Amino acid sequence: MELTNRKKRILRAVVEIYIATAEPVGSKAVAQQAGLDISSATIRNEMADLTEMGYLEQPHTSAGRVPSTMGYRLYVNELMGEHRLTMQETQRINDALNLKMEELDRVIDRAGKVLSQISDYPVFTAAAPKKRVTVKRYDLLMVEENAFIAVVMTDNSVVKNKLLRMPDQVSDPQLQMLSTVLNSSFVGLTLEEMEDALDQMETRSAPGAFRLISLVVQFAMEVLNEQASQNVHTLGITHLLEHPEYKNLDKAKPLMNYLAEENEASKLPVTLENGQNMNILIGPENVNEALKDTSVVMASYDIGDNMRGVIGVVGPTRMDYAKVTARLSYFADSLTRMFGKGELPPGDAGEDGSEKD
Amino acid sequence: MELTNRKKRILRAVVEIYIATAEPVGSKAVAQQAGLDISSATIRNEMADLTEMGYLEQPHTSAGRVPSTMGYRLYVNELMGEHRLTMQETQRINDALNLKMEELDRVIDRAGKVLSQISDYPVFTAAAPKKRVTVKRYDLLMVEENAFIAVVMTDNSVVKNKLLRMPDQVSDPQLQMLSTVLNSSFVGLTLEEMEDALDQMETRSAPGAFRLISLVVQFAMEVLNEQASQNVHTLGITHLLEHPEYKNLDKAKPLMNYLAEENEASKLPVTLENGQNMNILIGPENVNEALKDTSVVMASYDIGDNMRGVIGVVGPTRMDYAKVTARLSYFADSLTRMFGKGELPPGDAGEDGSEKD
DNA sequence: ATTAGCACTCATTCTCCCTGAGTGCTAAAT
DNA sequence: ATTTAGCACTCAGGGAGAATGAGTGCTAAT
Repeated sequence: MELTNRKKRILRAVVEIYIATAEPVGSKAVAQQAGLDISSATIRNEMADLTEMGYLEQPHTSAGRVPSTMGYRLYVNELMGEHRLTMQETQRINDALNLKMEELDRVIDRAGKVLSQISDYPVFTAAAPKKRVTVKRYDLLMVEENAFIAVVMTDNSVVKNKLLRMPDQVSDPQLQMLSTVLNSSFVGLTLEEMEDALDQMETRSAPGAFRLISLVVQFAMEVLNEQASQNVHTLGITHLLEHPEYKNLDKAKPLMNYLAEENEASKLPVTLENGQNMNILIGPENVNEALKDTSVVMASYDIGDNMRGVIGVVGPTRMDYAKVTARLSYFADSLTRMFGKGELPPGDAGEDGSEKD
Repeated sequence: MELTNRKKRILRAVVEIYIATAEPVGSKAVAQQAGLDISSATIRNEMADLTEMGYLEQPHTSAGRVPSTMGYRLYVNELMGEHRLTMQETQRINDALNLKMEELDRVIDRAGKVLSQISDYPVFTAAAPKKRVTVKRYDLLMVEENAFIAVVMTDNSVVKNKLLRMPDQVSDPQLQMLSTVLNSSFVGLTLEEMEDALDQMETRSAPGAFRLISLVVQFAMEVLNEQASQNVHTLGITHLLEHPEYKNLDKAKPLMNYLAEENEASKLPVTLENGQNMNILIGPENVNEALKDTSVVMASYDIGDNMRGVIGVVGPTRMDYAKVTARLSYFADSLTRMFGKGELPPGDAGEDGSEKD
């Protein structure tokens, strides 16, 4: 059987009505809104064909039709219209992003929150881990005789600090020395290399000096570790409850728990095929059991020259794909514009590389 | 009518059975478990009395009894038995807290998560704002010719840094100068005082120098602002869904939204009367509308010498108060032991005052 | 003072029936 | 050869009663 143009238009109408109403769609409803001047009987025939072809499904004999995964897929790939953002929405997004140049993760968090609000679905964000982060430089600042601040800057311009406290006293010259050693021997190394370097140092250093060094290096290693780990956050989980498919708590609970558990959420499909910067996974296309009846729309954005972040929306398969993709891609573009290219973004108050996590 | 000892024992039994079952409690059930050898008829009489006195309520004529707010109050104040933590539980708590000496807010976050898990209720945490935080010292670290790192340390030992970027070039001596100015004129001031000082400086400084100063001071002000703001987090909201009172979504939604919205949550009753370090608010004792049918159990813990944090559990009025208070007070004590007294906690890797928020 | 017994109440559950949206098929109309 | 009107049929969802049973309050006996 051939998928005529008219069939496509009908399929599109079914998907859109279903997205709007969450109820199986009958032939009459399609006849009214599809815009094609055709009687419901004809549409019934066409819909029967579409069902046979696998694009539609029937929950039970006397009910309307519901798009199948295949139907959604076709809709997303070919039929979906461009959705325009209203002025109000772009305004809202821009407000959220421009508010103030803050730390990267805060901006993303806020972006996620706004995205979740305007889309009414939960949102997850993930900064794709950077493979080889290294420390670019160390600074040590004396505070009291037995405490100092270690400032560590990585090659992706993240700066972190920690107040370190010692049992023994430390003098200013000692700190100078320490700083020299760190900046010569523990710079440009990956996490593993640092570990090795530290081990080696242990054997051929005075124990006192080594304690100091190891204190700072350990902190540096924590920082690198943090940078290397996939850090997935989910926001706005409660939006799920607003959608009829989750009015049954037994449906909602597993998914909510899945999203709420951070370690679980980290299994979200936060990777994108090479080159792709937008991806839609529909229902069973998700590998994970908990996401069986759930669609995930995600987009990537650039951070600096060689990092990528992923931001995505999670919702029922009956999700307003057009709306969501429009918003999502606008977000991703905006974020890329903010963080992509050139080490760090411009901004009145300068930039902040700290506390990225 | 007098509240005899027997009446109290019956009330206690009713509360505990109701806590366990979430169903109105009948005389028969009480007779079985109360341990007093008394027939259900007698208990019926006593329960009738308790109802008249206001400690119990009857949802409808032919239903069992449910504790009233007054009943819970009495239970919590007088009748509630000590609940012992199992070895396993203390172990779990200790694991969570001792894992590694990290930043304060992470430890608290983790503590909250575990508390939420072992109590099955949402948890909120709040570091009570410190009134007068001031900057103790500034450090500036040159990075490139048009970028430097500002490190700000407050008098409550919080250290924050930010990478600042400039349109103009800055020289090392210039930075030195800047640092001197900052450390002499912008130290020991509160947020408002700093604003004033900055205004004054503007009139009588060279514009170029002022831009630099204002950049750093603005950052310092952000840090102070962050310290001064009540920062409430909520964790484990989804646990609500596990309790029968929220199986009706219309009940669950407002509360979940209330807890999820951070600005809303900040209105949580996170204050404790002077001297108190544990407080229970039962149902209507909560001022807030959204918490009308909800109880809040909270405890405070010390951070350093002059800060207090609050950690609390939110749940239905039918909440296992004994269990929750036991866990909560153990947590609060542990946290106090970790962070209380003496500026910062001991720990193998030293301590961290950074990123406290 | 306590308890057994009994009539009564009422939320909950189940059953059965009805309604109406929607279908598929057939026959007429274009 | 399509398209459409008409009609019989299906079946989920909803509402009305009836049955159930947990629980009560009261009375009379212990």
